[in-house]
Amino acid sequence: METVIPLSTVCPSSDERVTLFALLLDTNARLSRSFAVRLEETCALPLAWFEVLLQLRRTPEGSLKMNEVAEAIVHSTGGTTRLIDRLEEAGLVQRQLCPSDRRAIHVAITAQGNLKLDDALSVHMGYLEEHLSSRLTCDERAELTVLLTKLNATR
Amino acid sequence: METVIPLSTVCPSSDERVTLFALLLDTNARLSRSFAVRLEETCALPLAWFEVLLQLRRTPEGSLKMNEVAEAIVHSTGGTTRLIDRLEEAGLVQRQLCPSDRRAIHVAITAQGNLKLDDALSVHMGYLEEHLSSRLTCDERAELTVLLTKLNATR
DNA sequence: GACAAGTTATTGCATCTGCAACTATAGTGG
DNA sequence: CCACTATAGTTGCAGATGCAATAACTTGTC
Repeated sequence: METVIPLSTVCPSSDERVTLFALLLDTNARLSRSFAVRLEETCALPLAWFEVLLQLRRTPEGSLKMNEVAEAIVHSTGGTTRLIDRLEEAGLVQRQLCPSDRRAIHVAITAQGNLKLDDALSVHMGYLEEHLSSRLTCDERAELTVLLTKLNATR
Repeated sequence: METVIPLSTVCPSSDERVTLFALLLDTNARLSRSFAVRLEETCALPLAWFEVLLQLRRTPEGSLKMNEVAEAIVHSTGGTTRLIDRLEEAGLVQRQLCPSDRRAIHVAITAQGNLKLDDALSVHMGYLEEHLSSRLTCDERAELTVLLTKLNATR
């Protein structure tokens, strides 16, 4: 229980939490942008495509329903429809009918998509070597993972 | 010096660093989206506008050049031009000629912009109370700030 | 079984953003 | 003073995304 007026009341724009939130936005923006540029240059793969392929590989079945993709990559369902359109057009994923629910669509990664993802992942590893491993120790990365996981908790 | 093949060679998609990078993207996407929704509902203020106003308040002079704004919020200069167009149209900022360099434009926050930002900051503090303070202790937030700062280092 | 309500994906439309080309101005070396 | 190069900002254009409306299907209730 605080009995004094916190600094934030005096100057919210320099409040410790406001600064942290801004730092999170900024760090994400810079890292994701610089990685997106590299991925585009080396693999001709948009970051959003990479995210989709990565999420698909992370599921045991290698496929997700449209709304699960949207949830996983934090897009609207409408946006996800067009995104998957483009990935399918490029032959990296495939829409499959769901036998148990005719409204649902399964999005499955194709062989070509797997190859592309392998490519992208090797680029990603190199990028992370440069931008993660060189800046944070292994322990620090573990600590950051714990903190972001807590922060990311849905409740 | 490692003498064994690291796990990442076997399965990059579950490499500790790949997971951390994905976690950073995900955490940022969820937090910024949910805050953007609240800001839009309560203040009718797009998140990008809030970012601009906050950056302007953080400078001693209350103004930045166009390219400094672009750098601060991680936008292209072209995108920043339109963004400032909209903010100026709404009366929240003002373009000012720079006496020493006739190419440059100073973007200054207006009185109305300051009021709007005060509004938004009070909403922001409430949001952070719910989503930051409830999930991370003060020490954890300080630790996260340190880690993100290291990660964000330009080099 | 039939209707109401909920769920899933898609589409029209509007908006936002980046890239590359362009204009205007500043700095530099002769 | 004159090129030449670099920098600041804007604009045309194309692409990506969200929202709301819609169509197709499922589930629950009577």
